[in-house]
Order: sequence, then structure tokens, then C-alpha cells
Amino acid sequence: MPRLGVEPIRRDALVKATIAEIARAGSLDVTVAQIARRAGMSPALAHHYFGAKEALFLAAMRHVLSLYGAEVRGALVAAEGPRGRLAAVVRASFGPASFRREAVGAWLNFWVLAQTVPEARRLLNVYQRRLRSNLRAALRPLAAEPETVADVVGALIDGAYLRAALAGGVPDAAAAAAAVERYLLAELGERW
Amino acid sequence: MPRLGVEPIRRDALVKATIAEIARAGSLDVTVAQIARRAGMSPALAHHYFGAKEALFLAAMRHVLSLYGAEVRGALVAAEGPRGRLAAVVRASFGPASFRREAVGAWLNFWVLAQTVPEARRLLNVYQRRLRSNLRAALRPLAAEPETVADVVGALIDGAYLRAALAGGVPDAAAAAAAVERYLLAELGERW
Amino acid sequence: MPRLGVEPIRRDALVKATIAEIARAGSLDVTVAQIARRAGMSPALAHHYFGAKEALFLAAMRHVLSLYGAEVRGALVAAEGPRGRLAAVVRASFGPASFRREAVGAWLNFWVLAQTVPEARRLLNVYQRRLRSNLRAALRPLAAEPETVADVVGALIDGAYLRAALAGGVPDAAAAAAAVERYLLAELGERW
Amino acid sequence: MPRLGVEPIRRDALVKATIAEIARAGSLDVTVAQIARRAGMSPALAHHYFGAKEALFLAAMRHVLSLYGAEVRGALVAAEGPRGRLAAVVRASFGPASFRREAVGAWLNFWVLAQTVPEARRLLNVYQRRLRSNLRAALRPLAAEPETVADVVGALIDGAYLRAALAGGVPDAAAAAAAVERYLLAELGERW
DNA sequence: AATGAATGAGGATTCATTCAT
DNA sequence: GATGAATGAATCCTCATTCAT
Repeated sequence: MPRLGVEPIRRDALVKATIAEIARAGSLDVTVAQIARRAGMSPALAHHYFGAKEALFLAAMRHVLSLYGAEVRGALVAAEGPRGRLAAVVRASFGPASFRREAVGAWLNFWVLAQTVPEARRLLNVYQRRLRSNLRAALRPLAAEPETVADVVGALIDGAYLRAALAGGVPDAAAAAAAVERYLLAELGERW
Repeated sequence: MPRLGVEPIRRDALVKATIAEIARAGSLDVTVAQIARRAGMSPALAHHYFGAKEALFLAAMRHVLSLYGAEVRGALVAAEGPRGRLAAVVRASFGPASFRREAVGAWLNFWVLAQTVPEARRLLNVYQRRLRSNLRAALRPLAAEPETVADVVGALIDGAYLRAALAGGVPDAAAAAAAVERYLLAELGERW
Repeated sequence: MPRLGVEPIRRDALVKATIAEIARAGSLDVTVAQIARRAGMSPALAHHYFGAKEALFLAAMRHVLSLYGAEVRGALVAAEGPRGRLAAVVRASFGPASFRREAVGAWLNFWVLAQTVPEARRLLNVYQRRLRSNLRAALRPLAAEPETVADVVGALIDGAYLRAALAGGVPDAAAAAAAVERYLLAELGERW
Repeated sequence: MPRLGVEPIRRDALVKATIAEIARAGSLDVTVAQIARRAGMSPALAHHYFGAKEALFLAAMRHVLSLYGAEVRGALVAAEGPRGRLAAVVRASFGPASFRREAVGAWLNFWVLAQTVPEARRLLNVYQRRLRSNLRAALRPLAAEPETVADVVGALIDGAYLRAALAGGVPDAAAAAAAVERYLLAELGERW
């Protein structure tokens, strides 16, 4: 029974408000005041807890990435065999915790953040490396060139996020997954 | 013999400077002063020609998109048969005028701009529709479900741009094209 | 056996921390939080005891001035004759309780405070009047124009504090006293 | 006939407004807005010309110091003999360009600034070195220990500025000069 | 007695935009 | 055609101070 102090609650509220505001604005041009208002507190308090706006952005990015990471891990433990693990990664990539409107809307902006803020780039690199490594491991027994296939699948996943962000509205997870699976079916044939 | 007045020259310089600055900064957080300085003129003159910063961004976006459009059209006129037209679109998508560092760097930010500025979204939609239509037309004689295949190819192209933007450095056009072709080979088999 | 409650202890710690922080910062731009942290308590408690930041500054100033006053009084009771009393005042002015790095560093800033805060000016006036009166009393039997000589000595003492503050490091009390004594020797000759 | 652009005029107005505001407030706690308002322009323009508040302070300090330097140099060229040069330095130190209410009021705060800002300290050191060197040169033919006497005179001058700042109102240049001269008379006797 | 939590007020700084020349 | 000069509006951030516990 961890007795939460106020701090984690506030921080969490701020992180969620940051993601929501970025998704709403469709850009990183959100003010600390907007974020704080949405989180139900004063801008000064937001600064008290995060020190600077950039730290808020990074915390939001970490939050989104760790949700995704958790979803993938959860899917992987339940998966059996290479095919199962491959399918798990793809499904988790379009799972409800990550492939939701807000997260997808923030996603694109985190990519932009990574062009500017080194720590953001680091976070993104970690995510990309992990995804690639998961895909390669699952593909090794299935494909002659697992590296190449993994890269194509990765590009497809990123492309799906991008298009979902641009389309707006509720992302169509089924369609996104179907596109990836279509490629895998064509590439792997009966092994898929 | 079109005698260019000074206006088109200035406008062109500003548009190119805008693209270059966005790519350099890795974000839309560039000031009119920075753009004007790179274009060799005063910020006031930039306003004189474009009225507002947003118009500059839109002109830059139009420039990039029209370069891409021209490259695709050029490749299509030289292409023969559905297979040839399909290959032409893919190759043009990673052609030297569009898949260069600066354009790719600006690209990502235009996607963000499209989340905020309606006119930018419209431009992007036009581009996406045209790409899809080109792909579908070429795929119709080749695939059982040309719509779906076209969407997968589109997602792959977007994913390649995205990853090139994140990677930084000179985009690897050959690798990007190879990934798309790999999918098409798997999907279409001997028809590719 | 005065049983100190906790209040005087806290107040004393805050006053000393204030002096130390001002000396460290070299200016009055110190936050209540910094002072409180150095005194080992929360900013809220500092306010509880002093009500406002300005009161803290004034208390610190009073502390420094009363230390100086005590040092002078102590030296005076042990002094004999006009010459002895004069020497006592000079020596006490550069005594170890007042002419130390921290006090000197704060000193300069109290002068600035006196430009802004009336009560601070009042405190400073009291100190200056007392110094002048001590000097005049001692000088009366020794000099033809005790008022003028007292003023010169006073200016020399202030100048020494100022220069010590600017020099930083451990103030050179011997050199400071020597300068004043040099003047007195020149001015009073054998009577010194 | 140097045709002044607007820039030097604005910069000059800002520097003078800075000195005036510091003297009025009696501290460095003046806002850029206050300074700009006094100089008759917007805060944004002040930033345009000086970039940052600190640069304004430093420019103000440089202005005051260079006025003083000019006054000393002017007095020195007209001076004859060591005695004349010594008197010139003392008189110039309390001359009308430097020993005016505003400059004296800012003076004390520049000392405080020098505790915080390295460039300010450098400026102050230059001033102090020059003063000492001038005094020593003039005193060498007159005193057995020119270094020591120069230091005493320097301390007296600083002390006079300090006391004038505290006293407020119009500084009494005659009295200040008299105090220094009194010391010199006592120290140098007939050689003065 | 003590503090964590919270905020209002204020200040430096940036920048798109305007306009007279 | 071109720009130097100028500013209003906005935003981040800091900090003294308050208050419930």
C-alpha cells in the first residue's frame, strides 16, 4: 500500500496534461500555462515540480515510450514461438495504450523534439533499437534476411503512426496491423 | 525569355532559405529574422513579400511538394507499362530533388504544420491523394487488391522519409527504395 | 541560567545564515529559501519568525552593528586616557568580530540597504553618530579641530571596510589599522 | 560633423537613464522597463540595443568610470610638478562630473555589481590601479613611503564617496577634498 | 513548532509585425 | 524596392508569502 504523496500525483497529472495539450495543439507550441491549467494547477507549481518546460516534454515522452514498452513486453510474455512473438510485437505496436489518438498526436511531435533536444533523441534511439532488436529476434528463424525484413516492418509501423497522426480522429488499429501483416504474409508466406 | 523582375527572385530566395532554416533547426521554431538573414535581406522585406510568417511556411511547403510532383511526373512520362509506372513512382519518391537532407528535414515539420494550419493540411492531402491515385492506377493491373497494396506502399514511403529525417545525415535513397521494392516483390511476385 | 526556548535559537541561526548568504552572494539578491536552507529549516519557518524578508535583513544588520558596538565598548573600558581611547576605537574597528570576511562582505550590502529601507538608514546613522562621538571625545584633548579629524578618521575606517570588501579574501586588519594610525601620527605628532 | 545615427543616441540615453534609475532607487533593483521608460522608449528597444540588462549595467559603469578618467587626465595635463599633479588627482576625484549626486549614488551599487559580475570587477580594478598609479607617481618625489601614502589617500577618496552616497543630497566636494588635503598636509608638511 | 503545498505578482527576454523614410 | 527603427504581446521562470495540517 504505497501512500502516494502529492508530488507523484501532481507530476503524473502534469505529464498527462502535457501529452493531451500537445495532441490538442498538434505541435510543441503549448505554453506551460496551458498545461498547468489542464492539470488543474498554477504554472508556478508546474515549474516547481519540473523546473523547466523541456523537462515536462521529456517526461511526457518517457511516459509514452514506457507505455509502449510495457505493452510490447506484456504481449511478448504471452507469445509462443517466433511467429507468435512477431505477431505480438506488431499487435502491441497498435495496442490501445499506444495507438490512441492523444499518444499518436504527441508522437509526431516527439520526433520533432528529438531533432532539437539531445535527451529526446536518446529516448527515441532507445525505442528504435529495442523495436528493431525485438523484430530481428523474432524474424531470425523465419526469414533469410531478418535485418532487412525487420527494417521494413519498422518503417511500416512508423509510417502507420505518421498517417494516423495526420488523419486525425480515432486511429484505426486494425487497418494498421493489417497492412503490416499483409507485408509479412507476402514476405514470409506459409511461415507467417 | 521571361525577364524576371526582382520579386520572383526574392520570393524564391526566401522560400529556399525557409526550407534550409527549418532543416537546420529541425523544427518550425525559426524566426523570420533568421530566414531573412540567410536569404540576404531584412526581415521587413520578407514581410513585404509574404505578409506573414505562415505564408512563408506554406510557400516553402508548396515548393517542396511541387518539386516532388514534378519528379514523379517526369518519371511517369518515361515509364512504360504498369510495372514501369509503379517503379517510376517509387524511384521518384526517393529521387535526388526530394529525398535530400534539407527537404527531408523540412518534411517532418510540414507534417506538424499540417496539424495546425488548415491550408498546410490541404496541401498535404492533395499530395497524399495524388500519390495514392498514382499507385492505385499502376497497381490495378498487377494486384488483386490495388487499394490495400497502394496504402502499404504509401506507408512505407512515409516511414522511409520519417526515418531519414530522424537519422540525420545524407538520406540513403537506395536503401529506402530497396525496402519498398522488397515488399512489392514479395507481394506481386513475378508480376514485379 | 537563561533557558533558551527554541525561538531565539532559530532566530539566531537565521540571522547568521542571512549574513553568510549575503557575503557569499556579494549582494542582497539572496532568496529566503537559500537563507533558510543554510539555517537548516524551511522557508516557511523563516517567515514564521521574521514575517518578511526585510525584517531578516534588518536583524542581520543589527547583529553586525551590535557586535561592532560591543567590541568598541569592550575596548573602551580597558582604555586609559584620550590617546588610549582613541587607539581603542581604531583597534576595535578592525577587531576580529567585525573585520572578518563575512561581516565585511555583508557590510557593503547594508550600505546599499540603507539607501532603500528607512529603518536600515536609521541603524546606520546610529552607528555613524556613535563612532563620531567616540572619536570626537577622544580627540578633543588631542587635536585643535577634533570634529574635522574625527571625520577624516571615520572616512578612513569606512574606506578600509569598502576596500576590504572589494578585495575579497581575509581582510588585513593590521594594514587597515596602520593606515589610520599613520594619519593620526601625522596629524597629532607626539600627542599620538 | 559626425552625423550620429539613432543608435548612439539611443544607447547614450539608455546609459544615462540607467545611472539615473540606479541612483534614484539606491540599488540595482531597477527594471529594464523603468530604465527604458526614463529613456523614453520601450523595454524591447532597450533589449534590442543592449541585449541584456547586465550589459546595460556594465555600460553605465563604464560611462561613469570613463567620465572620472577623463576628468583626472584633464586635470593632470594642466598640472605642474609633483605637488600640482597630486592636487590635480585629488581635485579631479571630487570634480563636478564625477562627484555629483547621481554618479555617487550609482557608484556604491557598481561596487556591489563588481562582487557578482566579473567584467564589473575588472572595470573596477582598472580604475583602482590607475588611481593608485597616479597617486604613487605624484607622491614618489614627496613622500618617503609613497605606496603607503597613496593607499591612505585612496581609502580616503573611497570613504568620501561612500559617505556622500549615504548622506544623500548634493555631495559636498569641498569638504571631501579638504579631508584628503588635511591628511596630506599632516603627512607631507611643507612639501604639500 | 514546523513544513509541504500552492500561488500571485512581477520581470527579463523574444519576436512577428508595422511604418516612415 | 528596401530597411532601420520601434513596439505590443506573449512566455518562461522566480520568489516572497500564505495556509492547512
